Amino acid sequence: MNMQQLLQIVQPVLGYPLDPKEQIPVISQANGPLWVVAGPGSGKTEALVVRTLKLIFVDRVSPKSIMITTFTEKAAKNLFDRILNYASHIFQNDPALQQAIDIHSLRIGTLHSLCNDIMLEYRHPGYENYRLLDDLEQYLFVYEHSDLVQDNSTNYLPLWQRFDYLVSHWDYITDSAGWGDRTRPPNRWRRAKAAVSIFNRIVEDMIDLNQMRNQGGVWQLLSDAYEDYMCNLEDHGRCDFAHLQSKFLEFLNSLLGDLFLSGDGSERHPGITYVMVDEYQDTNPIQEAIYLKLTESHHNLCVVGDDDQALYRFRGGTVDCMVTFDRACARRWGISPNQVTKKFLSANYRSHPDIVRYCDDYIKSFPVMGLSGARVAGKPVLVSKGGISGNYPAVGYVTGKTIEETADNFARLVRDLLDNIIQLPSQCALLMRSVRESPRYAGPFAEALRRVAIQPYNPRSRTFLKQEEIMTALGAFVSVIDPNLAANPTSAALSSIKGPGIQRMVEGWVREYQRITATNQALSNYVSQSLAYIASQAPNSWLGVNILEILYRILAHEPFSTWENDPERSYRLGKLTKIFETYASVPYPGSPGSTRGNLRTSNVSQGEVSFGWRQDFYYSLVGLLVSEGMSDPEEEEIICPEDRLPIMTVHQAKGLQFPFVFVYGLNQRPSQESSVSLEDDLSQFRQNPSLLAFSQQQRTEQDLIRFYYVAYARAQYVLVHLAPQAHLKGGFGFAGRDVHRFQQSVPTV
DNA sequence: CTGGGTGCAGTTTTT
DNA sequence: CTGCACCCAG
Repeated sequence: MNMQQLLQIVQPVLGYPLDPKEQIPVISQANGPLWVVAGPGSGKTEALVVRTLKLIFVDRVSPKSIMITTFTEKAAKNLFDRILNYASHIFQNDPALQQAIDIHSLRIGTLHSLCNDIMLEYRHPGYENYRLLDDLEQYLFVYEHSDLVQDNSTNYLPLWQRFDYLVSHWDYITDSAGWGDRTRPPNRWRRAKAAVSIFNRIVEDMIDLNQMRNQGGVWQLLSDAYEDYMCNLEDHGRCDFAHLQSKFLEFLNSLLGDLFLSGDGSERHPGITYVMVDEYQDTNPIQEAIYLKLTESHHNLCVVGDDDQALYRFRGGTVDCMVTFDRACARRWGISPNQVTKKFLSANYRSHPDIVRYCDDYIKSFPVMGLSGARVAGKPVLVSKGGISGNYPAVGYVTGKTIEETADNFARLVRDLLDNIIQLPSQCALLMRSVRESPRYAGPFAEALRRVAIQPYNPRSRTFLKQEEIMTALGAFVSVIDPNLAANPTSAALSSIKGPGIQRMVEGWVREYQRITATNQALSNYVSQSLAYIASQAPNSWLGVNILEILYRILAHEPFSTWENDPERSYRLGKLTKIFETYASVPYPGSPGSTRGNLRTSNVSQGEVSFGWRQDFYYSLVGLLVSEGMSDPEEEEIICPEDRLPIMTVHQAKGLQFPFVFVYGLNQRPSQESSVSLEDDLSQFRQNPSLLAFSQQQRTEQDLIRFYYVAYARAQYVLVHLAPQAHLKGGFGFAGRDVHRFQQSVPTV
């Protein structure tokens, strides 16, 4: 098959021709480093898909020799589905190919999943019999095993003073008063959370530990604490997401890794000959090192991304990798930066020309984005090439005296749209910083929509822990492990719970449980029996029950058996079970073989579950649930039911598009992010220092500007700012640009 | 329309 | 503790 024949099959499925100046060159250039700088809605993923097809069907590269990574599981699945869809058309056209080519052997996924799969496939000795920790498990593991968390003394005080920015925000929210000048360490779960951020960052930014230790003081304390954590992981056979990547890099540098990379001519080990990376703007330094190592011998590395849409610094992503890709290749491979082919995808097929222009003007209007290194050099203006046109105001705002009034005007505008122009609420989207339904965030907007009979869809509103079935299950559980609480919920303070937030939460669960059991004796009987059983056991002995079993038994009673018939409730209870499973899997320090799932009786108060176990449960697990909130589980396939109006965070909306986009929260000022500070603090110890040198304030501003840019670029037909009077004055999202003011009804589209 | 005073509520995201 | 949203005086 040649390129012409491939395009003849692909283009009818795609529905529009691939751009001969922009997309085709990206598809056809196979060899050497390729740096694709793509604007929003420019068909970058499509270019990557067709490039893959071209390598497989035209160049006849073995699919097993091609690696394609993206940022999320969802995006990876989407990418593979598209490839499969095209492949099926190609196979229909030439059935013989189906026998010859195993498309499923493509190495496609998130970098993390590929690291895991490949090391298992090759039985890398450094990655055998490890349990991979997800974020909750990592947090719980650190909580139990890190000296930084376990040591309550003032030993680590200087370190906590140094990293105050990682914990102080939470102090103010969950304590009635903060520690002020920090004369005591923060509480345990805050220490655990901060420790996780620091440990992950040390690995992902490839910090030189010796260099850090030699700095002395808090840096030495930190190096020791990190090494202690790493040893604990090894001792217990655990691996976190960050170390998954460092282990993979080790693997690549081993003999086995060489077999994987170079192959041996067999079908089983064809070697890796092409690597493609989507969403490269969110890559971190260790991932950059992995990609450059993977392609060290042939340089066939193609990265695709939009430096203006970097959103994941909190996760270690640094846009520097995208902006300085040519120099990074040069530094690592010893080539010249201009041997890296740079291609721009600047056509926008998504939005009305006015929206395209608005986005372009927006990002360029900030001096901080014009500084050298803020964006990829030479980035051209976005050019609108979509089919959407028409002479109507495509960008504007809705205002009101207060948030409530603004929300009302917004709801009326949507009502009017539905009555006259659009068919479904899901053709709109409301994007905001936080989707919690509180008075400052999504609350007024959700209510205003309901008043005009439009149902919002807001699965991430963090109401999981407030759901009847979850509260009842947890209420029953804590009643079993904490008899004081069962007898009198307000005695929470006496039951080893000190944090007021945790106290309130637990008290609410028990009350809900008691309300439900007023008419469901079977469940309360089970709880009484369990309490009696525990009371009959000798002090300081292991109970023969796992907390997961207790939860299962609770769920076997009414009203849960009835609730399980409701898919939404059943789904949520499944998530609760998963959380318990995770907690139960955390190894118990000091008692080999046992885990947090095993209960022990107290050696002090006869007939109770150990005080220490309870305290750890409340502080580590409940503390985290309370502080983070929990969201409902989401169906993977569903973006939004079509008869609802989605309320989303900008991160959620990334990669999606909607005909009508409403954005709230334009008054936001850049406020110092802890991830920016941490990045800066550790930068002096990096093995591959960043090639850029923006100040913390500059990076913070750039991040905020990019954040809004991503939101605005979601809109296809109309982009509407939701701005109460006070917001119109300034802020980074709007800055008084001259746009149309939408009243309660829209002009004809 | 501006600005100071008061009162209240309290991020987000992923492997 | 901050920072905002809102109110009211000027």
